[in-house]
Amino acid sequence: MKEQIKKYFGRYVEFSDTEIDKIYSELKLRVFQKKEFLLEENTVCKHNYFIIKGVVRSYYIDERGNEKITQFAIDNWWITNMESFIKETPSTQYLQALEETTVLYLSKKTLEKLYSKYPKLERLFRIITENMLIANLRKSDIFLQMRSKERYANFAEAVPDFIQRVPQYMIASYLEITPEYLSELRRNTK
Amino acid sequence: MKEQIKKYFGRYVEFSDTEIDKIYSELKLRVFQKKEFLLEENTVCKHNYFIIKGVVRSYYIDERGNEKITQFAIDNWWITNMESFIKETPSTQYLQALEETTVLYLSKKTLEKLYSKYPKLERLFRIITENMLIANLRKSDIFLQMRSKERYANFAEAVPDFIQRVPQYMIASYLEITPEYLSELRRNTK
DNA sequence: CCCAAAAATTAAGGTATCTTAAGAAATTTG
DNA sequence: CAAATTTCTTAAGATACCTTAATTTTTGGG
Repeated sequence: MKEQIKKYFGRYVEFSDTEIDKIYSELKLRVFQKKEFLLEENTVCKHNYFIIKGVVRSYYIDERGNEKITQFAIDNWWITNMESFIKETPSTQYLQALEETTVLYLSKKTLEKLYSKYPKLERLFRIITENMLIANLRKSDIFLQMRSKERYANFAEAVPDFIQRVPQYMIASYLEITPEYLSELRRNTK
Repeated sequence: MKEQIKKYFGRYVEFSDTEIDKIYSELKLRVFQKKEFLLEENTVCKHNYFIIKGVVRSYYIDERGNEKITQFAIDNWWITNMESFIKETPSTQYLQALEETTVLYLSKKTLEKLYSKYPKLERLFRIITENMLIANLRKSDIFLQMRSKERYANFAEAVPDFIQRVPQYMIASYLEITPEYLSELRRNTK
């Protein structure tokens, strides 16, 4: 597990073994069962989670009672509710494991302590945040430019694993398509 | 102008006067005339711009030749094309001044040099990037949750200045509404 | 202050996508 | 392995929003 973290960190910033050891020792481990919540609505998101293995979804309940999925995350992704975690405000979203999911996690306090101790870690997170922002801007682009059919085709091609691991109605939710209409689109494509 | 920067930086991280002076001395100044481009499509975005005074829009041309505005920025905002600036890839978007606009700007190289010299600056940008990400996530939420009419109402309330300073068809573009339909919505509201 | 260009409006017809409701298929669980 | 639950599909009717095209209004440069 330490190896996985080391490899991941090393993709962006070089750390010495000692630094990795020190940082690693501050990470806590937890396993969430399928359907278990990492975060519930109306509570402050206390942690930033690094997924060692598993699938997590982020979603909220809209005014008509429907679940709207805003994000999926798998192995080697960080997941949290950014706004809640950063601003320490109650989250409007849930984080839920869709499979048995192993995570390493950090509290805000720990993270800030580590930032001050290891400027390299702050650099790592500056870079990770930039990448998240870029990914998010791209996602917006896709939603603004593409029709439902193309969004699905694009998603199916970009992350084929998800099509296997996640129920179709959840993918529909993420892609902002009703499950009925997605079903129709798939029928017309075949 | 240095005062404006100092005040802005100080909102997030405390810098000494000497630090501000040093950093400030690395910033370059430029005035863009109305309609002038800070960045054109297919070129690498070399700079990150801090707007001292003015309005800038970010947009791209879609496959049917229409301008699609993705962002507005005014006084005390940073603007760049994130993906192009960070990854040094050709931009798909334009940055254009909508009024005479005064900016202070930095190249990627200068910024990285300063990051290494002043970890506090890296912290500042880590925080700014987090805020940008949060703002972006919120924007996505708005677009996914709201109908055209509500998006306009929301925008008009959130940034009333823009309604005055920016032509309606540009606001329509930003809000992903055709100018014709926005016009209809406004008529039915009054 | 006039005229050209830019911006905003109006209206008619069209379409992508949603809603509702029901049934079929697949998966999970006792 | 049967029952219960979850997921997926089908189809008809509804609607938010778009497209096109023409007209009106506003703006800004000479």
